[in-house]
Amino acid sequence: MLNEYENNQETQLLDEMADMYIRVAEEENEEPMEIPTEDDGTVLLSTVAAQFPGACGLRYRSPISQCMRGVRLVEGVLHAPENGWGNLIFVVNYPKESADNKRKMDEIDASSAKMKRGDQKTSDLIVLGLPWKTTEQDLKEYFSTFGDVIMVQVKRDAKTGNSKGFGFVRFTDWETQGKVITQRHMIDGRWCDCKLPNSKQGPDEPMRSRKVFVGRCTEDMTSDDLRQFFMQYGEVTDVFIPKPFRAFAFVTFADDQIAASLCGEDLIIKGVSVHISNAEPKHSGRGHMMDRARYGNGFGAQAFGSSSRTSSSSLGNFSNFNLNPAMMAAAQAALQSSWGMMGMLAQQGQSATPGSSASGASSARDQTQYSTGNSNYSSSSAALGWGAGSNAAGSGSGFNSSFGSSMESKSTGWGM
DNA sequence: GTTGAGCGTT
Repeated sequence: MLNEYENNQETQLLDEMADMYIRVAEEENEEPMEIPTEDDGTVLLSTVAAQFPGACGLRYRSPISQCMRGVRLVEGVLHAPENGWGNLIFVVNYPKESADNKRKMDEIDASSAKMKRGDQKTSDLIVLGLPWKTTEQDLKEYFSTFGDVIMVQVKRDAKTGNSKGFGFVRFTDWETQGKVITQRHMIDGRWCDCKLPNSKQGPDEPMRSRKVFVGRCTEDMTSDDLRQFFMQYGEVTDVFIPKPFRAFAFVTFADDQIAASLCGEDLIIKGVSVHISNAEPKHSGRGHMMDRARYGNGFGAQAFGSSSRTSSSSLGNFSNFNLNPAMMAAAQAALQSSWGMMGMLAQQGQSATPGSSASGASSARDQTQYSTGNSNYSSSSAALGWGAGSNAAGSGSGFNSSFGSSMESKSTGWGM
């Protein structure tokens, strides 16, 4: 196979690739952003997606054939072309599938909604998971990297003055708020989530859930695995795996239609068939099995009434598009196949222990801040280092308008 | 083994 010469070449190549960046852009002739490679010269899809939310792959123009070529993607890892990444510009791929049509409609929807409504008002966002030590000044500094900050608060115990571990932030721009909501935040060494607070979620807002329930999970599915898998359908904004292991998980998408379209499906993840259904609202009554019958075909969307402006229009489109199960199944089967195969083949997940490190990437709190006092939990924070963490300090410059539009089609409805 | 934490002394 490889003679010694080639072998040397190869190792040399690897050496050169360590600590390298590749150039990635939304379009061929747009200004590229540098994305870090891994030590072995590969690039994680999650790293790309951290800068280009929703990305599902890369392509580039071959200098030889002048044709666009796809970058090899295996288990969430992008592999360099034959001659290395070089100075080529890599262009981001986004999920196509039937969402292609839907997305176009979405954009039309969104832009017309925008016309009508003009600039949307921002609202306070709750910041969950703050380290005890984080101050308002810290928050201000951190969030200012996204845009203009109107106010920050850290909620404290009135008597002791100790932080309660959460706070609030408000931005000037709706766009900024949108970006902040859709990603996780590393603040003073902990991952934090920003959401619309409960008080801001219209109680009468019909439930257009962007979250799906993933049943029959196995213990070796990390939240990173789930994120990588589900991002082929659309931007994933949250993955939750209850601890201890309970054989299910929740995946939240940026787009409720994506979530709805997956409900009822059996998908293959890491060679295991999981079942997707709609996530029930958190604190609701127990009889969900009965309700399920009402939801009928499993396409949750129809079950959710629509009494509000934006949702009614988008839902209308949704059903007009006639997403019959057969269509969906076909589309999904096509998309799924690659993963299904790969799931069977490569079981060498990058994650070690399912327990701690795995769910670190989910929104679950593995921290034991309080009772443990100062006992060091450095292992838990170390475990959080997954690719898409997108160390948000990187000044939100990478934000990309194609997604802004789909976000703006959302009403201020659902915090996740 | 199929339904998840935590929400604001204005």
